[in-house]
Amino acid sequence: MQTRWLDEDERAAWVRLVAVVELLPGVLDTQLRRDSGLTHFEYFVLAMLSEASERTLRMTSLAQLTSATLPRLSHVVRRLEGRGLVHRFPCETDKRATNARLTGAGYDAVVAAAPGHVEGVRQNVFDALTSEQVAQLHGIADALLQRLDPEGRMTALYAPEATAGKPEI
Amino acid sequence: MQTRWLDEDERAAWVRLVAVVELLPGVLDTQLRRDSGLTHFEYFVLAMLSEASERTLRMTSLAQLTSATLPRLSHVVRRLEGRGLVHRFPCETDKRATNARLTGAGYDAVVAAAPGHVEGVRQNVFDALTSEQVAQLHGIADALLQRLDPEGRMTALYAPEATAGKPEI
DNA sequence: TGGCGATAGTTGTTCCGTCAACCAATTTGG
DNA sequence: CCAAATTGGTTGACGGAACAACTATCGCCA
Repeated sequence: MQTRWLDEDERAAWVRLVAVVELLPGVLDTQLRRDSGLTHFEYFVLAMLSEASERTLRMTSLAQLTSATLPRLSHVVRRLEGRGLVHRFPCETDKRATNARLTGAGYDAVVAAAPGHVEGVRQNVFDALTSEQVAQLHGIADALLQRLDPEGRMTALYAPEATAGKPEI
Repeated sequence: MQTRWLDEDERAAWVRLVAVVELLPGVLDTQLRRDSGLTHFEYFVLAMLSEASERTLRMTSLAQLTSATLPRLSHVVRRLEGRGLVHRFPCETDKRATNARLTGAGYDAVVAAAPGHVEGVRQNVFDALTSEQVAQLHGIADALLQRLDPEGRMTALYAPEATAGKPEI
């Protein structure tokens, strides 16, 4: 099959997107690790739990929300449980399933980490963008996620309702 | 200090950007590993070398172009050298420095991997975007990189000139 | 010219993610 | 109603990445 190479505009956009995707996780991770002793993924897991009802989610749901594989999530939650931030217990109605619940210490950790993290996100992302660009970014990311995550699992919690007054992502 | 929380529009854009940043590297890696036995980072390293003059770069320059730390690059290049894709040799003029040169087999590997990779990029990214969104993405990524990579090291090779007819990124 | 700080790379340790294999519970189809 | 397939989750082995410590060379300046 004949390769459809990227044209000049696409190539320029692509090089910059790769750079962002390569650099952004490191920036987020560095700030959170330094200030809170959490990786960005660990923080994201705790934040998802903090916003769930009963601060509890099944492992499978949590994996979908964080776009993690089940083995990865299992390892991470085991470590978080060892640090007393999460508690695991079997589901009553389906004995195959495991529920993960945020502990009090886990909730405190999210609440303590959130302001610094949001400040980092603001400095590195939103302070650099106009409000028009924020809207464009929303549209572009939505379009990409239709390919990368067709079922929209990662953003399921955010589709319908606003989430004011909760710890930020 | 009072935390400047994200407003609703920022939060919506942010959740989606995190999802993209989390999912995109995995998609690229999976395709390249399956079809070419290379990680995306390894492919990127080889591609940078293939576009350099003499297909040769100093380790430090290569690290900047790929936004890698020197230790990470050193490990990767050692493995690539073990597979015969790259050759390392000391710099004549500065005996501290090491040059990395793409071998013939390395060049063949990049050329063989490029079409499948570009096809994956097209399917997962550009086929989902309008040409207007591609231009917006360019602008947004540029704005973010001013914070994430102030010196513009990662995109240094692409700033001035077009690069037609070379293996794609 | 000789000594000190800066620069260029490598090596080793430790941690995290992926993959494959595995077990347990549940659903489905004959 | 029982066997087979599917789902839910954990574990262990392996490979890659970050970080720190180390060696070697260079440039500067007294």
